[in-house]
This record gives sequence, C-alpha cells and structure tokens, in this order.
Amino acid sequence: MDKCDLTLSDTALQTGADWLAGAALRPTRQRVSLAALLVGDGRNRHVTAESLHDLARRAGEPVSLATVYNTLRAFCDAGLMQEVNVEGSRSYFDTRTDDHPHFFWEDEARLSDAPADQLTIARLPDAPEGMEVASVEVVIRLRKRG
Amino acid sequence: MDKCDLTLSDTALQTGADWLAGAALRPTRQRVSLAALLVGDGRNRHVTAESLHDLARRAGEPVSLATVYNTLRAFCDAGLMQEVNVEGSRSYFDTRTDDHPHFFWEDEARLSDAPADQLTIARLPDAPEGMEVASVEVVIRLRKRG
DNA sequence: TTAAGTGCAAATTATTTGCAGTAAG
DNA sequence: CTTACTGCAAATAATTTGCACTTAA
Repeated sequence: MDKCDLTLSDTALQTGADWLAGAALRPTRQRVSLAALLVGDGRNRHVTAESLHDLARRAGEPVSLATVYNTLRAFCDAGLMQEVNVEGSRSYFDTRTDDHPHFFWEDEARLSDAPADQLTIARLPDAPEGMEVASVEVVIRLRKRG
Repeated sequence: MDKCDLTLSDTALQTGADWLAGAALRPTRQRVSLAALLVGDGRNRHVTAESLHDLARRAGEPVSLATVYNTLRAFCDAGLMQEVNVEGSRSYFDTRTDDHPHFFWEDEARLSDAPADQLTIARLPDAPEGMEVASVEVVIRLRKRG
C-alpha cells in the first residue's frame, strides 16, 4: 500500500516468483527480487539496467549490476520482457511484451506506455519479398510544450 | 554512371558541397567527401559511422573515424540528417529528415526506408498535458520468412 | 589572422564475459 | 552432487574528447 515502502511485500515476491515459474526460470533470490520489483504490483514497468539496479538497492535487495544485465537478458530471452530501442546509448526493457506504442519523454529520458487504444494504424507497408514483419515499434517522442 | 566507380564524381562532390552550403557548414575536404557519399546521387541513405567510414575509405577519400562521428553529429545538429534508433548498440543516420517509417532487416542489421505512402496512421495518442509530439518513429522489423 | 575542423590517442559509457565461489534441483 | 547463477574485475564496443596541427574564411 505504501508507495514508499522500502521492502518488498510477500505478495509482490510471490507474484514475481510465479512470473518466473511461468517461464521455467530458476527462482534465485536475485531473480525473485528483480521480478517482484518489475511485476509485483501487476503493472507494466519500463526500466534500464541502471534504474532497476537502483530500485533493487533502495528496496534493500542488493544485486550486482552485472546480474541485473544478465537477468534482463534472460527475461527477454524467456519472452517475459522486451527490449525497446529509443536511445542510442541506453537500452530500455518493458514488462509488456506485445506490440504497443511508447512515449519517450526526451527531457527526462523516460519511457512509458502510450494508450494503445488511441493508436490506429490503418495501413502498414507490406513486408518485402521473402520477409515477414517481426514487430512494429512506434515511439512517440515528447518534449515540453513551449 | 558506374555504380562500382571508386572515385567520387565532380557532380556528386558539387551536390555534397551545395548540401553543406545550405546549412552554412564549412566545406572542408572531409565534409564534402562524406556529403557527396551521402547525397551525391540524390537518393536517401542510411549509414552507421562505421559503414560511412568504410565507404569513404573505399572511395579513396580517407577520413578518420572520429571525424566521421563528429561530422554525422554536426550534420544532425544542422538538420541535414536524423538519427534513427533501431538497435541498442549502433546508431543509424538517415539523410531523409521528415518522419517516415523504416524497415530494419534484423539478419543484416540494415536500415532502409519503408514506403511512406503505404503507412496510414489514422489516430495517434494525444500528447500528455504540457507536452508536445517531437516526432513519431515507426520501425518495422523484418526477418526472413520461414 | 583566427576561429573552426581534423586526427590521433586516451577517456568514457554501456554492456558482456571469464572465472571462482554459491546455491537450486 | 551437478549444473546453473552470482559477483567481481577485466574485456569489449561504440562513441566522445583533449590537444596539437591544419585549413577555410
């Protein structure tokens, strides 16, 4: 309930563990912590390795940065998350895995979901001969009005 | 005429120089060469720093990799090109500067324009309060059918 | 002449990997 | 037990930067 609570609730940890189990990933302490931070409240989350590492540290669940990288990679490989390309340098990861549009807040370098029901692609270019569409990424870049 | 010609034609160099002049960029030998390689034939081109560096070397117009990076950055700042985010690591640069869809050929790590007239976005999410849409990036990822 | 551009090498940033120790099945 | 995971430190990859030299205006 308390959004500033520093420790993960048991329900959050359980949700995280279930999420891992669904992908047959070994539920180590680190993975369960990260999973709980990512999906513990049932909402989608957008993180970078760095931001998730910070979240974990602040929740009192320390995990090495290398493990955060490896874990995010593992979660993506397992189909639990997807990588979103918005910025040349950093990589962003999203707990929602279907094709949906994103807002990228340029001044904060933050990524969030854009309301998918407000996006209508009436026509999409055909895939060239012998190719198929793997995914369609839509990123709406935002800046402060002024 | 010869698509395998190793040296830049005078017309290509002239086109490149004009392109620079349009943005009030000092036409150094290196910049004119790179500009000629990018827009010399009047068509859009999608490059990475590495690929453009290779192109220059093969055209007998050697430019240091650092200068290629600095120059691409300068061209973007001047509004002559735009950066396109498709892959976490590498940055891609496009000589076409309006919002238009891209194909990203995953197996070749190659970027190309998708036919813009075949994309129709009937509805786009509203920008959140106090924000405005800076750009809309659409990347269609392609893989071999199979 | 002078401010800007170039090239090298060194620095930075994001990410991955080797390997010894630790823990899950 | 055995194989996979973790964490550190070192390696890698893409890009940027400091600085002495060169060049366009």
